Amino acid sequence: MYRIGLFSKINKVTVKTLRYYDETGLLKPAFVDEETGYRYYTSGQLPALHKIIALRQIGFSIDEISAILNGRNIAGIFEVRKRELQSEIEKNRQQLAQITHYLEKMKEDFNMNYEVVLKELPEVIVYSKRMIIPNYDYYFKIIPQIGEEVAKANPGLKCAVPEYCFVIYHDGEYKDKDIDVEYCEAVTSIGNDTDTIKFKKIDRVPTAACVLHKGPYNTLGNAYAHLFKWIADNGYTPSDNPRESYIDGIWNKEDENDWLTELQVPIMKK
Amino acid sequence: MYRIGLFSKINKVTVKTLRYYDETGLLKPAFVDEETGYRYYTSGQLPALHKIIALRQIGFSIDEISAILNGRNIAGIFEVRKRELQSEIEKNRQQLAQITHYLEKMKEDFNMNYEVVLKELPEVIVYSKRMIIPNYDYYFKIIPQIGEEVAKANPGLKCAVPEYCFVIYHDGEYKDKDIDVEYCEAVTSIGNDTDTIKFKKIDRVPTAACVLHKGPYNTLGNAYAHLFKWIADNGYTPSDNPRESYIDGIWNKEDENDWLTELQVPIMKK
DNA sequence: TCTTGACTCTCCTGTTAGGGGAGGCTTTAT
DNA sequence: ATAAAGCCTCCCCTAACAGGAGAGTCAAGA
Repeated sequence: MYRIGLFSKINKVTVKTLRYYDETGLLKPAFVDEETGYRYYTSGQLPALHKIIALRQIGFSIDEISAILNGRNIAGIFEVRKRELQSEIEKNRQQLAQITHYLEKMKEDFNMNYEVVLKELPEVIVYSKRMIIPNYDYYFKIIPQIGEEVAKANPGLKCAVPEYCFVIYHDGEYKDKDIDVEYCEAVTSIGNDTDTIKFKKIDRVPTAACVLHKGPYNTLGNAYAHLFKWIADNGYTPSDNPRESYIDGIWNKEDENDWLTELQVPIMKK
Repeated sequence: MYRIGLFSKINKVTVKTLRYYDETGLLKPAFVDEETGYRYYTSGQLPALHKIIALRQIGFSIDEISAILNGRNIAGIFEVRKRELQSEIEKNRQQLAQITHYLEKMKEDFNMNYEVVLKELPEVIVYSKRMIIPNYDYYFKIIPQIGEEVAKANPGLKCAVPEYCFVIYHDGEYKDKDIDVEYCEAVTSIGNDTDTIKFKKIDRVPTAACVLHKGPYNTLGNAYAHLFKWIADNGYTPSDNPRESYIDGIWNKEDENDWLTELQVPIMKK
């Protein structure tokens, strides 16, 4: 019969841990003195404790260990933990790739302006107009016209909240003239098409790499460069055309430097 | 000015999270209505939130993110996190190796008797007698004699608590006759040597792989086999001679099946 | 103008596997 | 006998939120 302190030393666990295992029922002492409350353990309990420690070292939770000790579906629990571990490793590997990427970037220029975030893009209903435009200036001139045209055909049409207004670049590469773009605005339901403006559903994108760009549009190239480098550095590859989502711009901010744009590139693992 | 629900949707975080960031000071709303307590955010806060989310995805804690946002020693924090990640990955890899090992074992025989545990063996003072013995039976006959001899030369000598009594096998390989063993018993202080019995300090072992064996000694071979396979499977290699520590035996248990022995093999990473 | 439903607020509890410490009893050693 | 060490229970703490209760607020439709 060992008292708790001695028993704890034999297997290098703390007294607190043994008391916790008593409390949770994982390992109850062989005998408890009713009067003093002292816990007494026997050497016969060493294998049980040993087993518990071994399972904890593999990273099982107390509940899982209970189940294992009770002999319930051991192989299943092990398989689950195995998959858990594999996905943890994968996650850590990705985080490591990101850190490495940033550390590298920081050597070049210390202001790390672009932080990349992964998110899901939900399914949306939009009205859209695809067109080839000669240059960027033109593009901003015709947006109001599109709004008017669609409003005429659809009185009472409502934009989605939060507002989501973006263009999709259909050219695979960067161009600064004759750009094949599709202007989209998210709405709450499908409405009446016009000659050039079509309503449609856009599928959800499971994973997109996104950066926020603050400032005028002529420096967007930088943000794109950074984003695509990140995608490559982190073992992804673009799976669809990029979107450019306009959050703040000429319509609500005077100063170019306050304009806010989000670049969203659907990606998948390489 | 967005209310919290809308602002949360834009960047795919929960309302709870935003409130928590407010509480911790990581991201305070641009404006709070004194009367109603409603939080209002602006689009100018999107970059800040975006940055926070990006850093969270890399696995930084809230405190670390605060420090990073305040521009304190960014590269240092990144380096620390990088090393953290690398050691996490290493840990996961080891756990995975153990799981895989057990899953494999379980296919062979479903009763997984031997759970391997890693622990440190602290420095101990022992009296020891090294000898070549013809067989195991002989060995157990002379242990009482050793005890007597050392007691005669050292009246008042005290054994360590918890008791730690073991042999070291000096043959690299398994033998069942003419075995080179060293019998050791841990004591509290160095005493007087006799002709054949020497006191000495045994260095601490940083990592040892251990299994508990329950039952008679003739099945110890099994336990050894299992332990050495585990060591190999998990990318370790023995760094010293194995110890066999006797916990329960003929001196306190009638039934052979209750005997308890721990095998301890010092190991290092390959 | 009223109502209804969607939003938001604060406050409380719960999550893991124990750690730290206070205040009080018990055992062991001198 | 006394002191030191060991043990007990009880309470609070962790990180980053999630869930829910109960109450107040906002915007739109009747």
